[in-house]
Formats: sequence, structure tokens, C-alpha cells
Amino acid sequence: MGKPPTTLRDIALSLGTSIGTVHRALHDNPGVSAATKARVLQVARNLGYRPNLAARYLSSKKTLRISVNTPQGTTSFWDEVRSGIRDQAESILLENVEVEFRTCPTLGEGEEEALEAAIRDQVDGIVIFPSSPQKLRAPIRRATRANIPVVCVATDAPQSGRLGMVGIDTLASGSIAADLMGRFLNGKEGSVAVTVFDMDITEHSEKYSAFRATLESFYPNLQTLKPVEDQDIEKEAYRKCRKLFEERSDLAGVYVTTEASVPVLQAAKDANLLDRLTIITTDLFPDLVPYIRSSAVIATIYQRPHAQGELALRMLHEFLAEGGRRSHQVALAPHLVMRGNLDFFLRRQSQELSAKEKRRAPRENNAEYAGDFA
Amino acid sequence: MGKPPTTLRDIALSLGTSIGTVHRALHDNPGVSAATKARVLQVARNLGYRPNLAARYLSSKKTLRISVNTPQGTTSFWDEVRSGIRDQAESILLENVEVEFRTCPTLGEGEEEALEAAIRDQVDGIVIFPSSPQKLRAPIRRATRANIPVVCVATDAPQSGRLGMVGIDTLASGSIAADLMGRFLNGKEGSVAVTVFDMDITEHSEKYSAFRATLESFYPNLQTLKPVEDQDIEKEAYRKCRKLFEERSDLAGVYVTTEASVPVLQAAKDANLLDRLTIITTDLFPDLVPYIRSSAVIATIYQRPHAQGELALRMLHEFLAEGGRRSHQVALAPHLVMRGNLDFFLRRQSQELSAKEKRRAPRENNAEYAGDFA
DNA sequence: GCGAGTTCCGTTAACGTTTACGCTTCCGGA
DNA sequence: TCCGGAAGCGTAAACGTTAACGGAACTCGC
Repeated sequence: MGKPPTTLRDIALSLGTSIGTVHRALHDNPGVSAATKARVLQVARNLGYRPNLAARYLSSKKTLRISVNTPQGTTSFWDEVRSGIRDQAESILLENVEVEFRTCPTLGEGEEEALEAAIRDQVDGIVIFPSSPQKLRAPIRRATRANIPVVCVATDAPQSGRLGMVGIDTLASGSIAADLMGRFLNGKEGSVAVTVFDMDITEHSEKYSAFRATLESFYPNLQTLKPVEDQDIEKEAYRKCRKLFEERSDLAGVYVTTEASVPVLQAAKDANLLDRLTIITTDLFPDLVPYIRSSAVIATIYQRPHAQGELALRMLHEFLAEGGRRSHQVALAPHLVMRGNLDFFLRRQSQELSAKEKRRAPRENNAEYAGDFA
Repeated sequence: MGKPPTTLRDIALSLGTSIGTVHRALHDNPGVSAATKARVLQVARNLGYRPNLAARYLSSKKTLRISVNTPQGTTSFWDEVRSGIRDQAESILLENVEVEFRTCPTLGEGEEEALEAAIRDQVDGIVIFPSSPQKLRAPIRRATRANIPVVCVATDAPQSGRLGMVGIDTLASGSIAADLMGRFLNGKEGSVAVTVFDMDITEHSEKYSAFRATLESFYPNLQTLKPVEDQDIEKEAYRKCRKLFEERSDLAGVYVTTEASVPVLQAAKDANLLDRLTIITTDLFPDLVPYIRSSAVIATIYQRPHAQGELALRMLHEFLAEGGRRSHQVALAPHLVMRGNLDFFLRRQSQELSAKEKRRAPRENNAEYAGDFA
């Protein structure tokens, strides 16, 4: 139970060799014969060696450099993600994390270059939003081969060898949207539209399927239309929706899974449908607020960007510091925002975005130093 | 920017004294004159000294003992809280946390004694559920005076000097419940009942007020009845609800804020009202599942016990390790569970409860040791 | 057979704290 | 005068790891 953990010294002693050799063997450094290395690894495993991170940090003082490759974005979503990453980096006990932001001004523009730049700069880890997974698969592979772990945020990049990904559970959000849509429409008949970014993105097609499946099984009198793909281009979203609104007179509701909810709302307004449609959107940003307050948007599914950022960095750090296990996939539950609890989320959002001085603040509040309490 | 942090040695050098003296001064240890101590503190402040946690841990190897005082509970809620605490304790980088569970078999029975026991045992910190805040105020004060920080979970203990508290935002949950209730009832008239544990508990009265306020302002045709207090006694809940159901023929919905939703549901069933009432409950546990599947319970507000546990421990550890700031208050956003996303939450719940071997697992998956990647 | 270059390995000084120990100085009491 | 003790302070050895240096043994070319 309380037996002291094994150290490099223990391994060295038990082999009749030295700490230096053990260290070299465990780290694949040159200067050890294959035979010795094998023996060291064997003993290390037998003794259940786990490196002491405090000692390691104390000794090497190497700081981990992490590149954060995200788009600027049209809403506050990515600002919140970045602020979550920053907060998490600062709250890490061993103060050895340094984040570098490589923000792409426009979606999908220069992502590859930014990723290549990060690899060239020899960062220790990367957090990335792979807006077009197929384009980034190769560079991500390259990073991984260069021993740079990559964590995807918001969207996955399958078969890219990425270390892990954190996002919102697509089933949970698609289904809750459908369930609410069904309830809110309360027995009405009609059709429901879903706008997505691109059905080629796994997350979006999964959300659509989950929505459709839930609606079909619980509310058979509502019909899910084919997805409207907007590629996050505002004009595209407006145009396609406007067209749809004119064609489908039986349209009862819209579920917007993308950031581009404002053009959809504008289209509804211009078609004089704003108060006749039941609209559920995604995420929370200033432009959306008046629509929620006025109930034009009846609910929005908040994808917790701050939490996504925190978790992505945490995953990366765990891996880098602990030599952790490979390949996690974290699916968060979304939050539901409606008129009633809107203020709670707005307050929180602004706190999170402006929480710069939170951590490093001088300890004024404890009289004298007093601090440690331990 | 990148200047090296100040160390004890720096302070000692700048004062012409020794590391030992500086250390004693900073830790209020005997053996330093008041004058020297003052000078040390002054210089430490000027130089912006912050202790190096890695070095501290490496040197002292003292493990932090944390007492977790929670009730057994009638649902899985407290099991999830405890498992969250355990998970967080294990995921802490410096492996210096040891949790001791002092679980009370029945609610409110022997809480004081358990708290006293923890204090007597000289633990370094306490996580507690103060089921009756007024009774525990004094012992919590005593712990705090004995330099043992106390974090409340789920319910606050105001004016007790506790270090902090983590719980669900009452406004967010009360309001979303009301908003959903209003929407689901869709223009119907009638009255809505709210069951609470005890209006003397801040959280419960706040939830009730938030619910009532939101319902009043957005759905004026619905009337919020006076709260039903059940003290988490199942019979009490059943009896009071049964009575209410018979008296109020205009009853349209029920919002159950406590763990005792099953007796309420039973009462509704026995009064033949199960399919006529719109019922929103709180939390998620096995007995509730069939009701959600059958839509007898239309939605439940999940208070994320696992996350509450994680955060409570994190707060305590931050304070103990970092000598952090005093008095935080963390309010989580609740999750909304309905038929559609029920399975997501159930899967997650069972994962969280059974994730014992997750961390300490031997690293089988990396060929050889290979591990560090750093 | 001698230097130059490898390969493999041991040694040691850091890193910043904590802690135990030891050295002064000063003071009161015998 | 000498001793005991305490107060105030310095010293140094840990803690487990990393990284740089040095040295032995062995090889190769001449």
C-alpha cells in the first residue's frame, strides 16, 4: 500500500548499473547497448517505475510549447476556446506550459501552412481545429510522426493519427434538439429543416442523423427535410434558407447546427416567418441574444467552447507530462440556453473571456504572506 | 518576460541572510526574530516570490490528506460525487493527495461527529455536504480556525468561514425548469407545484424563487403553488403530494427539485395523473430511467455530481498546493436530460462510476517503455 | 604500436525546497 | 566563574531527475 515508489536509483541498484544508464535507456538516448537497454526496460516494468514529475520538472525546467491553430471565426466561439486554453495553461501546477496562437483570419485559409509552421517551429504539441479533415490528414500524420501530439478540437480528423479530440457529443445535441423541437411543436404536423456546415464533416452528419432519428421515432408527424449545407458562408445560408422557406409552406421548425444562425434568422424575418417557426440554434454569441430574448429563437444548444479549450489543453499536457496513454476522445454534453437562463450564461461567458488577471494576481487578500497554509 | 523566477536563495542573497532563515520566516516557523521576518516578507513581496511547487513536493513528500464527508444517499448522486473526487485526486500531477471517505449512512445523522473526527484526525482539507448548514456552521468555523480549509459541495454553508463551495447554479436550473414547463404546457392554464427539500436551505429557496419568477414573467397563465417541503423523506413526499393532487384539480405540472422524485411519481400514478401532469425532475438515477423513457418524466435537470466532486477537490488542492486565494464559489450549469439524449448520459454515468483502473493502469499499450515523448 | 575516434557507461553538479543539526550569542541562576 | 538553556541563525543533506563531462575499453588506419 504505502510502499515508496521506485526510482531510477532503485532500477540502477537492482541491475548493478548507474542512474545515468537507466535514464538513457528509458529515454531512448544514445549511449546504451541494446542488451542493457532491454534489461533496464524489463526491470523498470517489473518494478512498476513511474517517473516523478516534480523531480523531472525541477531538473530540466523545460517548458512545453503548445501551438493553438484555430480560425478567427465570425462569432465569439473561438475566442472562448482560446480563452479556455489560456486559463487551463495558467492553472497547471507545474508552470511549464507556453501557448502560441496561430490564428487563421478566414476559415480554412492557410490552415495547412499554419500547421506546417508549427511543426517547423518544433513545438511540443498542437491543438487544432481541422476545418477540412481530409486536407489536414497528411500534415497531422507528419506532426505525429515527428513526435508532436495533435489534439483536435470541435471537429475530429479521423485516420490522421491525432492523439485525441474533444468536442460536443453529436448524439446528445442532435437528439435533445429533436426532442425539444417535437415538444415545442406540440403535436403539430409539418416539416423541419436542419442547416449544417457540410455533411462531409463527421460531426455534422452525425448531428443530423441523431436529430432525424429522434424526431422520427418520437414525433412521427414531423418530417425532417434534407440538410441545408451552408459551408458557413452567410450569403449561402441566407439564400438557401430563403428559397426553402418559400418552397415549403408546411415548414414548422428549423434547427441550425452551425455558427451561421443570423442569416437564417434574417431569412425567416424577410419571409415573415419569424414568429411562426420554431427555431433552435447552436452556440451563444452577442448577435444571437436579442433573438433569444424575443423568443424568436426558442432555445440554443451551447457547445461550451471554453470547456472544450480547457479539456484540449489538459489532454495534451497530460500526455506530454505523464507520458500518458494514446488516443482519447472526449464528448461533452451541451448546455441548453433559453430565455430564462440566458443571463446566467452571458454572465459566465463574459467572465471567462475577461479572466486575464484572475490567476497571476498578487496575493493581496492574505494579510502578510501567510500564504502556504500547508 | 522570460526572467527566471525568484527563489529562496535570491531572497536570502538580497538580504545577506540564509535560505533557512528565509524559509522559516515565510512559513511562520519559530527561530526568526520579528524584525528579520518582516524584512524577509517585505523582500519576498517585492521580488514577487512564488514557491516552486515541484521543489516543495520533491523535498517534503508530504501527502495531503483530504476528508470527504458526504451522506450515503438514496440515489446514485453521492456515489457519483465521490467518484468524481476520486478521479480528480488521481489525475493530479503531483501524486500527493489521499482521500478519506467519511460517509454517513443516513442523511444528517452523525454529520457533526464525522466532521469533528476529521478535524481530530488532522486532515489537511475537507469536502463536505452540509445538509443542515446551521448545525454545521460552528464545526466548520472550528476547522477553518484549525487551518483546515473546508469546501462545501452541492449546498452552501453561509457565514461559516468555509473556503469555498461548488454547486449547481440555482438560477440557471430553476429558470430552465420554468421555461421548459411553460413551453411544454404550451398555453394551458393551471397551477404548477414545486417540491423542495427545505426552504431554509439557500439553494432550494433560490431554485424555487427562480422557477416562480421565470414562470410568472413569461407564462402568466400558470400559477406557481407554495413549495412542498419533503425533507427528503419518501413518505412525507408521497403524502404531501398525494394530498396536493387531490386538492388542486387544476394542477398542470410538477417540478421536483429533490432526490425524492420516485414517491412523487408514485403519488401521481396512484392519483391517476401520471399522463396528465407535466413533470420535471432533478438528477438521474436508475429508478428514474423508466419514467423518462415512458415520458412520464418529460425532462430531468441533471446536477452533474461527478463534475461537482471533481471541482470540489480541485479547489481544495489548488488552495493547499498553491496557497491560493480564499473563498471561491463555483456555480455549474446543469444538464438537461430527455428521452432523446438519455442514453448518452446513462453511458457516461456508468463509465464515470466504474473508471477505477483508468489511471493507474500499467502502460501496456506503448511498445516497450517508450513512454515519455517529451 | 600509437594516436584518433567510437561505444558504452559511471559520476556529478545542478534544480528549489524542506528539515535536521549545529554553531553562536546572550541571559539568569548557582 | 561556570553551566544550562534558549533564541536566532547558518549549513548541508536529502528528494528524483536531467545533462554534461570524463574515462575505460575497443576498433581502425597507418
